[in-house]
Amino acid sequence: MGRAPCCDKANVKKGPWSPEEDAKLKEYMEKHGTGGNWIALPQKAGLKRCGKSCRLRWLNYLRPNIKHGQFSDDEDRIICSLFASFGSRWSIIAAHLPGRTDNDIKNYWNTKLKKKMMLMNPSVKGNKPHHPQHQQPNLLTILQNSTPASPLSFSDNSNSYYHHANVSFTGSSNLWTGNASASNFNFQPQDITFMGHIQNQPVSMVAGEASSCSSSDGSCNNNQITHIKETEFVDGRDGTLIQQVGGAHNYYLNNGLWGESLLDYGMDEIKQLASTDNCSNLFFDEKKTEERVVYY
DNA sequence: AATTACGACAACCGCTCTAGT
DNA sequence: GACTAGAGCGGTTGTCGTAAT
Repeated sequence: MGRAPCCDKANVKKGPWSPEEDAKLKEYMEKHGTGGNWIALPQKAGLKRCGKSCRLRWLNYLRPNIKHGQFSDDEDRIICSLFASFGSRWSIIAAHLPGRTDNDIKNYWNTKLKKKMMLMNPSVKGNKPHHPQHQQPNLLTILQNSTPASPLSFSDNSNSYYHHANVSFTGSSNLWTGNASASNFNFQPQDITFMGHIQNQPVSMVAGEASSCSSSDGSCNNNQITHIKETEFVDGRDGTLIQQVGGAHNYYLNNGLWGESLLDYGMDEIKQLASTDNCSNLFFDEKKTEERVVYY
């Protein structure tokens, strides 16, 4: 048995909204609001429209402070950055762009921005998130020619590589909107690929091409890297490696929790670490005991 | 001038999520 | 916990204007 339709399809008008309909909806909304019920609204407002249609029309076109027209370069950058992190989560992306709707951004991406990016990087395809498994090396190198804009800001514009020290993840986080806190990360702004929060500041982790890299033992493959510029991301959603840095500190995600491989810590040190405030909910990944992966 | 192709954007559809019962 | 209705979301389609042929 299918679900009952939200309205009587035979008796609702479809297609473009007329100025009269717009005026009716706007007037009603300004006087009464939705009343918490979009389905009942059209009848009350004297509109022969589906409630969902009214909602969409209001949210995407009629409500106050909607920005129409060209997207700025800054907005382009933000969309690209967020798309790289969130994929086609248009509502999340829209939340970062005041006055823009998810529909607007979606259309803009599909008609313009995607093509623009494909021109600059032919590996960019479809609406897959910039998930490690679908790595699109250089995806955001289109940002190279500009200084990073909010929300991706970096104070360190040097060529520093990653320095590990006192990396502490607190609480829980998830892959794309993590609230992990950490310190002593140095990034090159143009290498943005992964956005999270560090010390309450939105930042992005770094991924380069990872095509040539070295490890401490002199071997070289795509999973062994020395410098942050050469970070390799692989799938993190099932607890596998998302970031490997310097061979010693590998970061993992599992069910929204950050994990860190602590190869250069002894078990006692790890236990001690587990007892600190920074590591609530710490647990070992049993599948990765050989790597001593802990999740916070 | 007529037709076709294309781009931009509005709107729809169907699904999932969520809150209420 | 199961069920239901409504809200919200993302993918897709429809419509319209304009440029190209």
